Amino acid sequence: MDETDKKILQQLQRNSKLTTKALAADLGLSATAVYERIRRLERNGMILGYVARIDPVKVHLDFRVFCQVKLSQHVQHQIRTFEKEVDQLKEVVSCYHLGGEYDYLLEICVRDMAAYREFMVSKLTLIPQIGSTHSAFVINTVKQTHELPL
Amino acid sequence: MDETDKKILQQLQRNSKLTTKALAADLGLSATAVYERIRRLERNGMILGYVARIDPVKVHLDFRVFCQVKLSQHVQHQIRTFEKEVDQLKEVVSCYHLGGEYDYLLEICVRDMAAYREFMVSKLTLIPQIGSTHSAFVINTVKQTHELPL
DNA sequence: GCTGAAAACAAATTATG
DNA sequence: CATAATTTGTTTTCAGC
Repeated sequence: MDETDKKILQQLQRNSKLTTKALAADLGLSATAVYERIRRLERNGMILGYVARIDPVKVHLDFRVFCQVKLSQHVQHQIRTFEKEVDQLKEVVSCYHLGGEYDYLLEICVRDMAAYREFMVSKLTLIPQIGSTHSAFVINTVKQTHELPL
Repeated sequence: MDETDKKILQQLQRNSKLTTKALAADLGLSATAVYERIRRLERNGMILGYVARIDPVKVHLDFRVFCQVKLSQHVQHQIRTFEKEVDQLKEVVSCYHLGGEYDYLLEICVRDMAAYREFMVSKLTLIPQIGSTHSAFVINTVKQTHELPL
């Protein structure tokens, strides 16, 4: 991972449709060199894959909620079960085990408040390991990026 | 946006390297039909772009922190200034204005605790609008996806 | 909005220095 | 790591339904 690799990753995490030729011109290298570097970054597992970014507003999935969860008990199999359940809920776009008062922070993405209510009532709170929850609603998204600060 | 478009978006947000041919076979359409649908989804703004996903562990940027921020005052120009400042910090991968006790939730991505300390001391807390902060460290990432639950 | 075919282009491989 | 030639496959355009 030298500076050239870093520049390639920076560009590709912004726009993966860049051609090797365009990247090569930008970096002052040949297309083959850039091609080989990208393949190596893929084989290394540095590049996990390529995905399309979809506008949440345009597809009416722009109601976002952060839900903190406290477990009722903290024995290992309870933790595992909870995590497995959460992983299967497609509305949960991320779930972190945190230090602090609450155990987990869940980021939830739904259509609107009615959908969130439905999600809570008929999905999340059905998980028996949950002790208590606290929901915080997103009023405005100031910044949101997948780009790592390389 | 019919069911076919939805299926195309579902696939592309998982793997944007899928060829129109492969998608067409999956959907029982011709490659051209799929091609035209994708172009329309792009022109519509439903597809914002295509990006590479990078492994945070492999590039040593796997120390994640959620930092809640309370502003000292809430006049409009203070809010705008704060948001503009935060937007320029590359370590901040997301920033949400939330309802509840704290005003903002910042998701921060750095190398390690030392880097986080450095970020707080010489970047975040230099923003004068900040009243107080509370940091919660990620112990374990249970789930993390960019995929919207279409 | 779809199909099938043709043209244009980029990716991927190989050879050579 | 560069250049060049080649093959393979995909993207894009087009005529026609």
